[in-house]
Amino acid sequence: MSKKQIRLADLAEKLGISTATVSRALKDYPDISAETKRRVNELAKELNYRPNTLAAGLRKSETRIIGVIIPEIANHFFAKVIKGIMEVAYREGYNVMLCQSDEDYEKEVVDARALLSSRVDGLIVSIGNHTHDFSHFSEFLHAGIPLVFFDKTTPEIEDCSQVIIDDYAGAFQAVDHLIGQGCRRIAHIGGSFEAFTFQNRLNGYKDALKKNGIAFDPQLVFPSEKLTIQVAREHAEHMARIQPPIDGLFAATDLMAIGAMNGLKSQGLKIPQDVKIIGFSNWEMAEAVDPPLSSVNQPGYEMGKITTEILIREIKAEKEEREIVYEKIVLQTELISRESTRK
Amino acid sequence: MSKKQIRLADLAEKLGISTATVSRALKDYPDISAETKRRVNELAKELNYRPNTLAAGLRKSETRIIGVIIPEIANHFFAKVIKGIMEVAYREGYNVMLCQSDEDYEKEVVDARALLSSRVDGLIVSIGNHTHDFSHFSEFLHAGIPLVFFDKTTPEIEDCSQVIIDDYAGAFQAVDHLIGQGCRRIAHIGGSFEAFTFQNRLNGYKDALKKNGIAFDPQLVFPSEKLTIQVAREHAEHMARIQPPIDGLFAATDLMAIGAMNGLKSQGLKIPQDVKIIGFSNWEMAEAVDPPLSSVNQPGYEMGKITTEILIREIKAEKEEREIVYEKIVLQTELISRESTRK
DNA sequence: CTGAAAGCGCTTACAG
DNA sequence: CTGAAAGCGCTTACAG
Repeated sequence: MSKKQIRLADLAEKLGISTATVSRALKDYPDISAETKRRVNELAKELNYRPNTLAAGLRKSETRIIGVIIPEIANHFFAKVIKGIMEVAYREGYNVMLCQSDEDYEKEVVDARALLSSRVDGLIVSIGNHTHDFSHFSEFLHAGIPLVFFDKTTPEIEDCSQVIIDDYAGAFQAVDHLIGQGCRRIAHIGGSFEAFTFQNRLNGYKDALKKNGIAFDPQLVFPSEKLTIQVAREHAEHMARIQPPIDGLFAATDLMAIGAMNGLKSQGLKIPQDVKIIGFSNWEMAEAVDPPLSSVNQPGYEMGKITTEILIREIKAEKEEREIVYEKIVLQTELISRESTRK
Repeated sequence: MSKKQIRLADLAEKLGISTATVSRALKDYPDISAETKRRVNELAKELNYRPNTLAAGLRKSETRIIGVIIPEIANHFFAKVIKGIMEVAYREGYNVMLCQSDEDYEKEVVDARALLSSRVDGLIVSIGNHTHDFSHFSEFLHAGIPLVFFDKTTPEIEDCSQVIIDDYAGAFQAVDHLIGQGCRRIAHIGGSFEAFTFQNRLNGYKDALKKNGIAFDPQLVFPSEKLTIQVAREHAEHMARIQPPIDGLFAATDLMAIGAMNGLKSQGLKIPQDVKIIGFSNWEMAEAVDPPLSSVNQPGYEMGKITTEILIREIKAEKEEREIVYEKIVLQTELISRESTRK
């Protein structure tokens, strides 16, 4: 069993024709005779010829690889986004090179450089919470490689498209809903406020309070660096002791909402009778917990698809040297009301 | 702003030296003068030189890319495995090209070919449930590209390593535990029995019954093509009507266990008083549902790490033309007992 | 309808 | 300590 892979040259030699002709025959160029095409394709199939896309890529300066940098893969929202990305990429004939920045700025930089060195045709990024310098991303734009941000983005880079959700409106909706259900003392578990998404959710929370004439109380806000069930549970145990007692909770992720729900229940509080809870993301588990969790739907899968569609459109435009029109897509959230906020 | 990326030749020209010297200086070859190295590195940094790894890969016949094919990315177990894969890959300086087969045989074949064409240095695969022909994988071995299977594997390909868990033992443990807690009529929700993993879990279930002198009753087994909460809930609603009534349930995934828990609760059954439930995987949510779900821990993250470590070891061995010793690693599962199976 | 030749951007054996 | 040259496996403009 040979350890070498078949090359165009091997096919050419066996058929007694040039590599140029073999190359064209495989691509079904119109000016190659039907008979030649038949012979070439037959042999290619017989020998399991797999074209070396690196070589082709080097020659054509296109790799048909899309680079993706996300902070954390084992997160249901990002997993859904990646699923959307991969489906569109597959459909359009692109491969996906995936990097996880781990919310680590240095790693994000290293990943970005590796993808640049891999000469990806385009890049999709959700920026890490602690990233405040973006030159590792602007390098792509200088090199003419399209870049689309989703979810976590920055106003500092202008020459690129972005796909986000309306975090502010979603949070506003959520808190307005709680108030509509009778809550007056509403706590908020947020993520790192360094990140725009969590900053926006906090602002939506504040403005919904204000609109309803409820004073903002900073001691009801719990920022969390790590968004784990455990952290949320600890917050909740603290929350249960606040006086006057809280009667509502808006958590910036469903996972935190569920952790807090457990924590509050373990302190003897009843959901929704004593405290009504709403999360953010509406992932699969929200309806499976007890009581089912109200949430704000965040369409991750659609986000991944749209982001990739825009990116591929820009890759094509760049190749054909057409002007790229940058888009800013704001996906709407949707309030999903379940037991956990019932009156 | 130029749209072309800097090449080795650009650096060489500006410095008035050859590309060979620049190449060696950047790699810190010992026989290049310190002064030349300094000048090269300085200019490379100033111009943001990013070596084209395609070109280097073509020349060296190594891409430092690991290909990964998994059935479904938005699945917590696989997401954890990928996380493990990416961490080791990053540490060892490899990029990861990820493909999702979607439990679709045709797509799996297309993905495998694309990765072969990308000349990945190694491949990691979890085989789809409906795959019964494996020639798209053996092509890698013929080409001298190491391949490691994890979780879903096949005895039909011998020249490769695999990392699996002991599904049989895990299932046996789970059902034995239920019996120990007093259950005698134990239902089983399984996945597609085409897949070895689910077949093995079924066998563990059967043998645990047998060991404890309980007759196997086929009407208590619910195979499921789609492993969703909804499907599990429907099964549960059916289960609730079985006579004599069930008093235990072993579900082949936590998601199914949780769906079934909801279904049974909605039929007025109490968990664990009327029916004790145990799942499989022990993902984050298991301890967050009400009552907390007993489960069999399946170490996905470790699985991803070990798989990748083995693969990289084999890539190195292949490159150095050393003999590769194939390994079969069976990770042990662990029973996690929580409220849902309390006596 | 087909081929010879150049070139994509690197690396490395060979020579000096 | 450095350089000239070949070559990795393709594609494509040019020529016939």
